Amino acid sequence: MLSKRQLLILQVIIDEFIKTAQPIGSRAISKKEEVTFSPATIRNEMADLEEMGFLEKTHSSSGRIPSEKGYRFYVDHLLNPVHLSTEDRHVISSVFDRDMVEFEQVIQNSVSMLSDLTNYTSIILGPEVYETTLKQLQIIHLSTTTAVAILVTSSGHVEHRSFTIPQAINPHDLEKLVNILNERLVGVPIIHLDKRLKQELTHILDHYIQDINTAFNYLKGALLDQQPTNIYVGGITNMLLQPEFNDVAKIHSLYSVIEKEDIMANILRSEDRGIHISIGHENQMIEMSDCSLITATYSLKGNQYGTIALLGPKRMEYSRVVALLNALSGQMTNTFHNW
Amino acid sequence: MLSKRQLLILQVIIDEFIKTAQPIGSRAISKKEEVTFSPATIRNEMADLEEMGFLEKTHSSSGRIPSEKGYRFYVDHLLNPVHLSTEDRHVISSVFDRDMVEFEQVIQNSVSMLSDLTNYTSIILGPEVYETTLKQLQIIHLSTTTAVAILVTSSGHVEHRSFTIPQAINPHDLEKLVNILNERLVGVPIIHLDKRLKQELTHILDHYIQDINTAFNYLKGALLDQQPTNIYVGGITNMLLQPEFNDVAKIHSLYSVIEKEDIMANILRSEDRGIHISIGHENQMIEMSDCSLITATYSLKGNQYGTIALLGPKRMEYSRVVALLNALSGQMTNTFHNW
DNA sequence: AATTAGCACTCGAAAGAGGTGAGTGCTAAC
DNA sequence: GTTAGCACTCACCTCTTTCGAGTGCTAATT
Repeated sequence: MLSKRQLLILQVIIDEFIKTAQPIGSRAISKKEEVTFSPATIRNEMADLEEMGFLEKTHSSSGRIPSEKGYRFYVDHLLNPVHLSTEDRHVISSVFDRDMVEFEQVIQNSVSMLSDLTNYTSIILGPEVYETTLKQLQIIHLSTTTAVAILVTSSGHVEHRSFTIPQAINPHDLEKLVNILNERLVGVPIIHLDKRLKQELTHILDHYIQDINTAFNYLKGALLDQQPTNIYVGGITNMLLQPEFNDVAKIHSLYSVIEKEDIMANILRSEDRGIHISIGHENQMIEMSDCSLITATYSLKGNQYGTIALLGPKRMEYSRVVALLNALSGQMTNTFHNW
Repeated sequence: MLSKRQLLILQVIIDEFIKTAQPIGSRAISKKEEVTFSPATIRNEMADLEEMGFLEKTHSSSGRIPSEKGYRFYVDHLLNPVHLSTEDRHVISSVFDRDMVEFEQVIQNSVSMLSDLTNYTSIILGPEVYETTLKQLQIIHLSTTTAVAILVTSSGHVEHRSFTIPQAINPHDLEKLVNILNERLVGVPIIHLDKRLKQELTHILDHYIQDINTAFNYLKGALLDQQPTNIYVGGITNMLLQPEFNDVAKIHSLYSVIEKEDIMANILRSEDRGIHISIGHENQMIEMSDCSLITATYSLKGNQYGTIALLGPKRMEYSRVVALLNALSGQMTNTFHNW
């Protein structure tokens, strides 16, 4: 168990290191006004804290920096729930005061606001579509041989894809097919669409369509093949401002992960509801082991939810970020529920 | 006027520097088999070339590196039109052999192919929409108070936006309005849509709609307000691999420009048809003064055209890049014309 | 018994010194 | 006109030295 004094010292060290990114020495700590004891005492305590694994030295005679265990303890026990500064709150509400009517607009604005506010990289994962249903299926002919298929979901998401109509398919048949599908598939959850599409098609096979398989494959290809990348990233270059990343090799390996949307989406998706913090090697990707990732979830109507996250150095402003994410996720949830 | 020998030396230096990024000395040049004269002679010629501004030294006793004027001369006069290597040609055609039916698909594939092939950053600007016309306008109701407006262009582009239907507007009126607009506006070029929309609306004002202005503003907001970002970037992290950019400050200032889509779009848009090369300070943005930008245009049916570009260090593989861009722009043009 | 002053010690960072080698410019010989 | 020869330059490397901020330990103080 840590003594009260040890807690105080740990807190001061981490707070200070978050600000300066420099190892903290005993003298610097003793100058803090909330600290009443001498450097020598602090040195003893620091030695103990290091032995327990909460602190590290960069070299044998340097000041201390927090270890990952130290950060973990800090976020678990020392994070007094700081209230948002009025400026922060102001910025957030000014964004949400605007009349935003589109989902992507909210996300985009939130992403850039978050990264501007924090100087970290912000990542937002759109909601999972479990409960979204098909609203309308539509084919619009562009010419005799090309058309664009449009799929609208109950959440207002629009997916589209143009394709060439193969010779084997009679355009008229295609239209009939779409009509029938609309009749039967509207209201079906998107994730079941694939299965239902096949069902319905075999059902009505004989009646209308000559070459059902070709038509099906085309429709399917047009509508369901491409996994929509549901992820929004802002302030990637902010990482370049952090002193821990002024090494091109580090930046490169980090960027190569952030760039991979499917990987990032998976990471964010795997987090629980509420706030979650991954510090250094707690992250799934080794490339992110110099970073911390803080995630929060927002929700839409009908139990759908998405994730907002901030990626920064391990030395993040945890309390402020947590407060920001809380506020933002609240605002987003609010906005979406009012639609 | 440059002597034949000077031309040869200049060429060798630039070719070599492009490969190695190291200053080239007289001894190294004399070892090239096409060079028959001694280091001393070469030193004299190099001194002349430097005096004329084609070469530079990094310090008083270093080898020479090309100046921007040197590069300019090189691309203007020394670029023997190298044919594409069979591998390069193979990669390009393998991408275009796939059946690509959607515009964005072609662009996306091209962008990533270009950056993979060259290790530079590739940027593609979608075509200007001068001659694209409205194919269909559509409103799909999601609930009693929300709807998504969809606009399909003759080129297969789909623009969409969800919005809340304000109380002031009778949903039925909205539908009528859309029907009428469809009747009258299909075939109108997108860039005139704004004007024509207003015209038509005032025209039919009395007959159908009660609160025309609100409806108009909503429709306009839904469809025309947001400028679609028409720009695709690939391989940004490739810049990190170039030795001239292993300085975080440089990377940061460069990335901050590339990130601004509107700026990049403007730069690309301003280039002429055909191949164009901007070297170092010839670039519009000072942040890009360590870079060269090579642009080429591709065309769609009906005089629309777009731009493909590669951004790399000044020390780019000009001849290969020009050949690549030529081939790619040809392939793209071809593909689009066949649709 | 806990705290603190004092002091020797450690180590990185910065600054300086010397050596090396790849390069140059110039001059004189070919 | 070309080239060999040579003195010179300068970045880069390595090796020292110095400096200071920090430590750990011991002994004195409270």
